[in-house]
Amino acid sequence: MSERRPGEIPEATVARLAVYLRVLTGLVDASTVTVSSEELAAIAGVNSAKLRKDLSYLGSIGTRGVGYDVTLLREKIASSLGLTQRRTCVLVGIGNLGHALAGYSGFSSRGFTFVGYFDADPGRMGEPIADSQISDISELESVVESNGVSIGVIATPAEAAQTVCDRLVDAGVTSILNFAPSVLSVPDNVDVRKVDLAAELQILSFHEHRKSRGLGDGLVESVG
Amino acid sequence: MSERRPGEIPEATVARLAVYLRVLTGLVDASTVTVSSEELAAIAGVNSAKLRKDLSYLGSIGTRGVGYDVTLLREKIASSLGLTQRRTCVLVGIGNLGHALAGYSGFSSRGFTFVGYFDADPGRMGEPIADSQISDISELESVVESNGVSIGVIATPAEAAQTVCDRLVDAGVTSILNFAPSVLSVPDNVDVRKVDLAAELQILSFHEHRKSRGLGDGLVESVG
DNA sequence: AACGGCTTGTGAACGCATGCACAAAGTGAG
DNA sequence: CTCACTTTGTGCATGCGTTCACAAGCCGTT
Repeated sequence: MSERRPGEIPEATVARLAVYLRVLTGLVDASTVTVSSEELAAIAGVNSAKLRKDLSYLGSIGTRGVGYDVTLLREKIASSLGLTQRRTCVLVGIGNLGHALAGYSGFSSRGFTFVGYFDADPGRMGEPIADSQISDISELESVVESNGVSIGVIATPAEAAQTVCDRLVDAGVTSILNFAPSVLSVPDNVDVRKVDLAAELQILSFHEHRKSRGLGDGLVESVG
Repeated sequence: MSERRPGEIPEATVARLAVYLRVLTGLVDASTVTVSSEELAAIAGVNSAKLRKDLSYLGSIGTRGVGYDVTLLREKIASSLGLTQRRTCVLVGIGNLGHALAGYSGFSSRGFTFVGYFDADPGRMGEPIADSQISDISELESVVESNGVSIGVIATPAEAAQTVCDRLVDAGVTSILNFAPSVLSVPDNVDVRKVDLAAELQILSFHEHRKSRGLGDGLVESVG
């Protein structure tokens, strides 16, 4: 029944668009002009029907009998994801992970500019990081406000995460990427995505456990 | 219709069990004895009905009218996730991210032991990392085999990821956590989980984009 | 200009996940 | 023992996501 309004792209599709975008960038670099849904799906590791349905949310981009124009498709996806404008971000919590994130080239190459790196330890203020330096957490609000920062990345210990989150939101940040192992509560208009490293390993552990128990197919378990 | 066999826990539930486990560990530390589904759900940031359904896959653990015994529940979840035995892991690719992962205390505190850190650059062999040192990639197979490693973590550049993955699988690894921005192909019996940092930001970018366009509720869009 | 061969875009069916709402089951007071 | 109260466990309905299968549409050839 629920007619999806134009521009309403399902969450699951959005996540895959980012993957397609990366694959397409690779194809552009390889000077590929055209690609079929079958080929693209194979590279991206998905079913071709799913890929076509995903792309159909962006409008009719392909040419029947031919495929998709690689450059055009890439631009369409980038524009749907709002990647035509650079987005400014701040990173809070410069521990091991924070350093790694600051040094990750994939962010800046994909249109994200970090305008501030913050840590609660005053002793670390001024310490060089990426091509900038660590600022004290007290400057968080002013940097966010003066740069119109829309995305905040939290890489603090769990205890500090909610406080930092509240300060980011109060300062005007409307999207948060959380690496701290804690559940954040935010107003409705703020989006949060969480990356939980330990949870990832635990999920794999579950599958290991399952494999080592249930060896075989139609197993003994069929007891009345 | 499809009667789910005992022990068959849905994927979405498994992911949440890891969250519940963390919350419960916090409650144990706070000497909490009993918790209701309502309370636990609030802390974990989920709906209480969903939480009860999740837990019901582990059997009947709670006491009606009372709630769940915190310690018992935690043990049940840990055992379902296969966390009663320590699991051995290797980490391949010691760049910025690799270093951060090696230094992340959350892994070892949750039952994961890293028995090898590998990098392709021979010049870095012997360099200290965590409480161990970097090994050359050529030793990968022998370490995996002699330690019965079941989980491999890949933090290499995208170009190297598939090759490393193949070597891990050949050596006997059956679960892979991939931080490289590339799609891995593996045999059916191997599980892969992917963490794509740039994709996470792009997904947030999409929501920012959406928010800045579609301000307001029942909007103008209703054109015939 | 008509036809055969491809490939897209999508209606429809299916399956998994979520959330409601309530019966089942335990506790404690009187 | 009985009753009122609490909280679990779950049947059912709903909605979202995936997959199939095919009509619609484009291209090159004859």
